[in-house]
Amino acid sequence: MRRIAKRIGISATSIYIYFDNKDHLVHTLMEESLEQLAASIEKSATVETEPVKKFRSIIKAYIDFAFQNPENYQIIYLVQPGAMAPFPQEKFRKSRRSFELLVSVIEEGVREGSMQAATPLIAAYSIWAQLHGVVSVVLTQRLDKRIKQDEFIQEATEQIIQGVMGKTSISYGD
Amino acid sequence: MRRIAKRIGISATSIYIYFDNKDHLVHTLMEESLEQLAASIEKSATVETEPVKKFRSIIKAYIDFAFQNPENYQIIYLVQPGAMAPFPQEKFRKSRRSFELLVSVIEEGVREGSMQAATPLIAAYSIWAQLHGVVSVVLTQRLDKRIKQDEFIQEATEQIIQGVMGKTSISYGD
Amino acid sequence: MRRIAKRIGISATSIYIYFDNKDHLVHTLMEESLEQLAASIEKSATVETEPVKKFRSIIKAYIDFAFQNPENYQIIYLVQPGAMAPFPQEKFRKSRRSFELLVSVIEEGVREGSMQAATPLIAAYSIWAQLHGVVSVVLTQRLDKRIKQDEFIQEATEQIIQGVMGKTSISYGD
Amino acid sequence: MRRIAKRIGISATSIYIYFDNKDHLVHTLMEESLEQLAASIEKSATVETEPVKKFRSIIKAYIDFAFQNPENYQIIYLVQPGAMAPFPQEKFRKSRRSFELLVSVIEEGVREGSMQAATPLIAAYSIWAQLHGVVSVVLTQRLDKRIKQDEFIQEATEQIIQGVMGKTSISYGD
DNA sequence: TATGAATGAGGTTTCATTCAT
DNA sequence: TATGAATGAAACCTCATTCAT
Repeated sequence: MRRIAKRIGISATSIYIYFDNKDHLVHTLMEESLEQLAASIEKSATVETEPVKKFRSIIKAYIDFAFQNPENYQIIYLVQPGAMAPFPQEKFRKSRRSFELLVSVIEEGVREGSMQAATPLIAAYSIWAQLHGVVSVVLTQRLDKRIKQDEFIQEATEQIIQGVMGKTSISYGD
Repeated sequence: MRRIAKRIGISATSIYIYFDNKDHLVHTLMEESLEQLAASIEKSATVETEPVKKFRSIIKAYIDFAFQNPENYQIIYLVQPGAMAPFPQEKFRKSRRSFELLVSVIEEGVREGSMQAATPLIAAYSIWAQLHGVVSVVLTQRLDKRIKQDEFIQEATEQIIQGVMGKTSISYGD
Repeated sequence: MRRIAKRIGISATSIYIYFDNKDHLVHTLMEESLEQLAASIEKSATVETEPVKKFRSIIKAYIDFAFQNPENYQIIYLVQPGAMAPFPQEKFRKSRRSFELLVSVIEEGVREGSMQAATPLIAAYSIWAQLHGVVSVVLTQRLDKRIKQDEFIQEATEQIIQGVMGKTSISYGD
Repeated sequence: MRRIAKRIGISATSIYIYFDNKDHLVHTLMEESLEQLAASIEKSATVETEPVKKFRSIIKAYIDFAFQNPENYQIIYLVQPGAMAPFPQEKFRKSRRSFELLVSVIEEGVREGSMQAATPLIAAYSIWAQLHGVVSVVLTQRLDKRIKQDEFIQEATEQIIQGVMGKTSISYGD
């Protein structure tokens, strides 16, 4: 709290004018960040119509959000659960909406034969988990110094995409 | 420290007989865990000779280690960096050895045409990042309750493998 | 301060328009309450002329004030001394006036033989202390649940009165 | 906490070695004090056999305890309830034992005709409340400076005793 | 080797009070 | 007159660490 306060140039006490306590503060930040991420994803999905392109677009939106707003991303996913009151489930609802988007895109892709997935819901969660892995490895600076961040993200993303594309050929165009 | 001490049935003070401070303790635990993980991976790689099977074997070893030793896994990868002195780079060396194993398996796979990877080193890091994503999503209990943990891990693993297998057909055998 | 302000529907800041600080506020409230109590007692004493009845009347006034204005009573007597600047002695003057009334009633009672008191001043203080004890035990909710508040007050009051009535018979008239 | 710690010459932190929190500390002090008070009263009651003398003895024990251990007394009765977790009812049990003693003494007194009380239980509570009033007025320094503390206590005590002695003559012997 | 006692630094939070408007 | 924003001091409490034995 004191550190946060100092960072934004106010006294630690002043935080309590706007937030009841630390949990409330963090939850609010989480909520806002989640909303931004969701908005970013949903917007990206409206641009394209073709499932595969839509899919790529969503993935790009996720990755871009993470690296353009690293602090927001960390608040959402890198706050140790258990160190605070659990984030109210219902507030995840909004993020779930954008998640269902990913599920439906995969369903479409499977239907038209461009994608492979035994269970779209699980596939979507898996995609998300993999993306999270890629992002968090970079953000927590666990990446080998020999590797350029951009190249890593580029190739990793393609691998993740390729994971649901089955026998189709890869198109490296972005 | 007190909690750790109580858990292993000694006094908090006694920890300082064996470790200089908390960082030292955690680093040691990290080192040990890392060594176990590496050993587990290396052992798994000796069983198989064919690249793809070796690859699967390594991935299975990683996943198995994570879920059979969740505390060790968390010590390695889920300790907030910045909350403590950085883990000495040189101690990662040992883990790198098992990492190079993964790189060379991918290189072999690419050479024999069973795998696709622009840069095996990056591909290996990407694989690792994705695996980490899958593991951490489960360990931090962020998985949707509708999804069975085992199914998720199974499908996600296949997706990750498929990500480097290109046009080859998937073999769901485990 | 914030709580007080909210209770009366103004901002905490506004209190400082009327009062220098918390001590000033509390002292003012004490003064007002003290005045009310004094007024209540003095008024009660004018109704009767006979010492014993006057005496009873004063005691009843004290008790009634306490239970009809518990917050005022608490402000006067239950504010932890030492937690604030001492209440200026001179402001007790007004309350002393009504106190002297009690003293003189006892003097009268002693003179006419209906009361017993080695030193009327001390007897008066003692009466007051006992009444305070009875009131504060009830207000701080230390009374046994088996005992009805009204009965307790009734009997305790009679006991206190009886304490200065010596060999005279008790008249339970109220 | 800091003040308490400084007073006994240890750091504030050290208190938490022996007590879970402030409530625990205060409750423990209350319990000990209550026990002392109870012991003191019970011991005093064993000396005498005659009800009136026993009665006087108990009252003296209460008063003596209060002024010989003012801090213990204050912990028991002058700690603002509501400022902390309520003192566990069951711990009052011990104090109640010594309270029942007072009740039974009054019952005896009433039986042999030396005392008057409509309801011994209530009379006992009333006695206690009055004693508490006398003690707290002195301890909170609300006594008029013209009055000597000892005389006040002496006369007040007699008044309280007289309150249950009805038509009997007063014996000023102590 | 082992530990109970002790502590300083720092954590979150409350409170009376002030400042700027 | 009135207030929202802000704050320093201090409250209770936790934690990693040290001291004395």
